[in-house]
Amino acid sequence: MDVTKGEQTRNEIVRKSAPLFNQKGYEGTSLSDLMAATGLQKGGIYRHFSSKEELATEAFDYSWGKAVSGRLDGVAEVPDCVNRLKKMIDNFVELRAGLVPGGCPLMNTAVEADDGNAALRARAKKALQNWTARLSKITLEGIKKQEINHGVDPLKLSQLIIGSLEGALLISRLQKNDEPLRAIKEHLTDYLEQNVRAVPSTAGRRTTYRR
Amino acid sequence: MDVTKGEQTRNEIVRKSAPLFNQKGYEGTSLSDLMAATGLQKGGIYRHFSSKEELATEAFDYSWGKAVSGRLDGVAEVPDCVNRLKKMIDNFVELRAGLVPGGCPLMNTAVEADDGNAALRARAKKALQNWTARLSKITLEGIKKQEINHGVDPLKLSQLIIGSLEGALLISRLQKNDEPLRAIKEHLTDYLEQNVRAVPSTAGRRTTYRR
DNA sequence: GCAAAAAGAGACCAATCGGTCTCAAGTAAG
DNA sequence: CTTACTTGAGACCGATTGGTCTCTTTTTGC
Repeated sequence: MDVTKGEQTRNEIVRKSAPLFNQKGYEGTSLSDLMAATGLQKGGIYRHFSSKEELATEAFDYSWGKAVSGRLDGVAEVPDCVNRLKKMIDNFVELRAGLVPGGCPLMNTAVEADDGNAALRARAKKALQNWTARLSKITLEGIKKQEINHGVDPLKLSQLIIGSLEGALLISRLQKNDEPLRAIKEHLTDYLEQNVRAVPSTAGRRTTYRR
Repeated sequence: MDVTKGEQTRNEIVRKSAPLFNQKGYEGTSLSDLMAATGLQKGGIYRHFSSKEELATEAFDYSWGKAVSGRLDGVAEVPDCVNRLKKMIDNFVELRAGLVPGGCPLMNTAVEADDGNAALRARAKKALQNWTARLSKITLEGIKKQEINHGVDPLKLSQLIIGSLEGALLISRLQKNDEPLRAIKEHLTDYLEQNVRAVPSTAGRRTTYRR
């Protein structure tokens, strides 16, 4: 056999506990919750993880991986860099549900762990860096290919997009209403077209909105 | 005596426990934490509150009240409506620290309670509605006074501002770096000036960015 | 199919959880 | 000053917390 029974079980534990942690948080998820979700007893869980914290960090990585892959879906196929950014925004807004129950793992973990669990906080920070780097890379490529205005700061633009999306998601979730998410998509799309996309003509570059 | 000893103690309990709940969350704050923070024993606390939940909701209201009053600081004095919105944005970005330890109570409570405690969730929802209504009112006044483009949707604009600020705060807190907050302030300011403020000339209205 | 190793059940643990209740001390009104 | 009422201390409660350990069962390599 290729993958041993133990590894298999371990993966299943992560898979089944990830939604719990994402919905109820690290503190809010108890061992009994995990036992119920996995169908295992304590011994079965602790055989594979040395602590609840270890399981929680792996569960976060799992959830985040799912979120990222969902948001990247079909992105690589888009040739134009501005459109690629727009595709990622679109994915975030449209795939929001269905991915991991409980909303964005990054937001959930960042908020809970910000004044608490250091290991989880570090994980969230790394996830954000990863997410930022991905967007920055696209922007940088766009600048090189002259599809994106070279006055654009890739890091700033990435943070603007991520922050706006996360904030809109917060509001949408609290109000159980998608409108804020759709509105931010429109807002960001307009911004990308008007202030990020390189003007094809010979005209000068802009670093701010035009009048 | 005007205010009885009991009321006084009750207020002190709320005041001293509010930062705890905001930093560590509802689940993350234990009775022992509250006892340590207030200097009271269980009996002293439960004399004034029927449950931890009741205390937590009042603590949230207290924290939120402080946050709102900080963000409204000096706003009423600004005559121009666009500038008034800008002042609120500025307050959010600048007063961010110093107000309530642990970041924005609305975000913290919304994230933790979203899949959990219904009473807290309702409180957060109400807080958001209140916050949105305040911004919308300013925008509406601006439209009436012809300082703001009448194509602007007050609710959408409010949600755009709140979402963008909260998202930027999330990132800033996770990275321990104010730059995303400053960047969103600039972004929103530009947007307000370019697409929200009414053009003084006789030119037509815009509902999107200009080219 | 057998022996060795891996995996999981579940009893058990001390500590802590939120919450109750009694009673002593403190406050307030006459 | 005294009496009635309010306030708070803290012992106590059962339930649950995260975690350990032993022993049986299952999987694994030969």
